[in-house]
Amino acid sequence: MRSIHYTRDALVEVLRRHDINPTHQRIEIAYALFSRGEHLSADQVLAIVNDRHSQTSKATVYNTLNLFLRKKLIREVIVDPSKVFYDPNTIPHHHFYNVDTGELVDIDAAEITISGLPQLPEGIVTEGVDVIVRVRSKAE
Amino acid sequence: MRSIHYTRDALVEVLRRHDINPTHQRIEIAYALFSRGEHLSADQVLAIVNDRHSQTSKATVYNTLNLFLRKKLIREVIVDPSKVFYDPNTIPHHHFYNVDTGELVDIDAAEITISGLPQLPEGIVTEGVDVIVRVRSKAE
DNA sequence: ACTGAAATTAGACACAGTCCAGATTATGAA
DNA sequence: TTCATAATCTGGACTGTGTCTAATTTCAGT
Repeated sequence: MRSIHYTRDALVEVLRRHDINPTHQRIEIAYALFSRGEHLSADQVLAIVNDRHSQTSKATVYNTLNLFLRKKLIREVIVDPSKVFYDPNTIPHHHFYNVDTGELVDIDAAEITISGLPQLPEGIVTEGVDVIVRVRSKAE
Repeated sequence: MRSIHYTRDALVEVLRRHDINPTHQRIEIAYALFSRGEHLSADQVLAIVNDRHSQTSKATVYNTLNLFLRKKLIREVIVDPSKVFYDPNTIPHHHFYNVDTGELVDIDAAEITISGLPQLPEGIVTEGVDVIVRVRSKAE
């Protein structure tokens, strides 16, 4: 998906640029997301972070993910009714979502074009456009 | 949104056509959705149905909504991380979602065109394409 | 080292949705 | 009508995600 090697030092810089005080826990959580470049649920982040090094509480994981969201360091992907996925890729893109396997794959936004969207009423601003292509492993 | 008057009798027919045994509770739940033509959460359906007539349990509302989904009588709209909305409109369409107000508005799929979607791998079939335009009430 | 602000924590809590075992209702044969 | 059977519905316990709170820890600046 992405093979950039994120050192923790590099992530400290990224956090600072996003106006986030780089604490131990925040660095570990960022590392979990960015070193893999995968879509992870809060649950998965918690498990990964507590596998190595320091213990991090559930509350901190949720607080931190929401902080990262607010600071636009990561995005949230809402495809599964039961949990949110967090996406370290903030380049505009969309998703394939395999309903059977839960697999979530990026689609570069540059590749696709959406035309004919209705005009927005006055005072309403677009925040973002999400395209989700729900797929399944053939058969039925 | 839609001003067709659904009688309960008409809904019985709709249920039958979708291979659903039309019980009291199922008719009331269908009526709640189709008479309003709005996106409702399970919670809202439960409240509406129990406002009038017979008592219907939470379990039945969830069972029934999932049955309707399986039988493709309704669709689910996943935009809010905390709850699913059920949509009686099964004509292909997309959504505006106001992040501030929670308001959900239809966009006719016929109006818009999406081009450039990547080829799917062998053995993978498209289930549906959801476009969600997230909007907010200006300012920031 | 001392102090206040920021961050983290455990655990209680809220709430959507599921599960289960028992009660109710519908169906249909005799 | 009566009985047997299957389908449906039910309350309530339960699960899992995410939030809240009050107390503790960490950290920056003096």
